Amino acid sequence: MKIGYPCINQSLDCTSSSTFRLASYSDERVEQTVAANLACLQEILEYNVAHGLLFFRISSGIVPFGSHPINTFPWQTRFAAEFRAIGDYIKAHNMRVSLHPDQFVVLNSPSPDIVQRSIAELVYQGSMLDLMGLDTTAKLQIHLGGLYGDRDAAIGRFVATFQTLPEAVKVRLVVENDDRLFSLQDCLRLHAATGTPILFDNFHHECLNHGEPMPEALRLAAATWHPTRDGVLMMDYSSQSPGERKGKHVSSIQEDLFRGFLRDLGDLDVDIMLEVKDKEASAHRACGILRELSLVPAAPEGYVAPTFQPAAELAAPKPRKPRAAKSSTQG
DNA sequence: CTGTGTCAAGTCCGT
DNA sequence: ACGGACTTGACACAG
Repeated sequence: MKIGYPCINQSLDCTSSSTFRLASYSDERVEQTVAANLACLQEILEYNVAHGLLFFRISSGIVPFGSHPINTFPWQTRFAAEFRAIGDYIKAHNMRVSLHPDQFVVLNSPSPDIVQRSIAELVYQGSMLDLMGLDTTAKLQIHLGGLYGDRDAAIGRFVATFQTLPEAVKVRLVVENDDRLFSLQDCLRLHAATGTPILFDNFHHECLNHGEPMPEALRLAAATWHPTRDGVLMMDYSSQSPGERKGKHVSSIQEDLFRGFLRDLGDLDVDIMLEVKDKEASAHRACGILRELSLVPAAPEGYVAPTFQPAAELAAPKPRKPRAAKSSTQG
């Protein structure tokens, strides 16, 4: 079992998703930004290894305008060595990674243009995993898409589009149950038609279900993952933010609920992505609970779990290191 | 330096 | 009709 968090590390003073405005596009800018993003990604992965966090969602924004026609910079060849080195590091430390293309990726849109842009984005994100040399247990996680007033037609369009996808995308694509439109049952229908594994989101399942108890839902989703080709079930874990809109993610993991979830899990092996605001802070706490229960190896000798400020103080903006000057007369 | 309006892209829902 | 939410804020200009 591996624990992870998405995209951003709040303890480090770098971001792997720096970008710039379309209006200020230049090849030079792409080159500089990708170099900085990959350096930061490597730094985050090293932090994760040092803290026993072996699951990570890589930011979709590593390459600015990665699927936009304006971007003709050959980043795939320019950064081939860097991508390969990151992939080697991931494999050497037995880590698992995923990407979550954003809401603009809608494979079942009635608009052919939107579908084509969506495919281009999947090709871009999948190609990063290919350049890293990772196998097909590294996944691209999307939602089923829009409903457009007709569930059967919406699922049917997804299936039809899926058949046209490049093989490299097909083998990495997984579909997540969402909290309003497409339930676990809908995803199971899609799986039956396409073979696409279901990335299970426990919180979305709580928001939208057909009465399946959590342990049963977990097993239904897990059965859609081919053990060697896909790896163990990937899932998103979160819970309701108390007193807020239904579906709002909690800001920090609630340990009693997480322990209860682990009981639902029983002996099922899964990799858990924590979808909470405070990122690695919660991941450390979740990992501590798993160590307690001997579900992950004990921490190395001398390891001291990071401590974090109380939640109230987390709201304050984090002081950031000033940017390095581009040039300086002081050398 | 800090504050803040805006940014490639889609869809649904609450107001 | 429009703003907010969604896996993740960050950029860039005004003051």
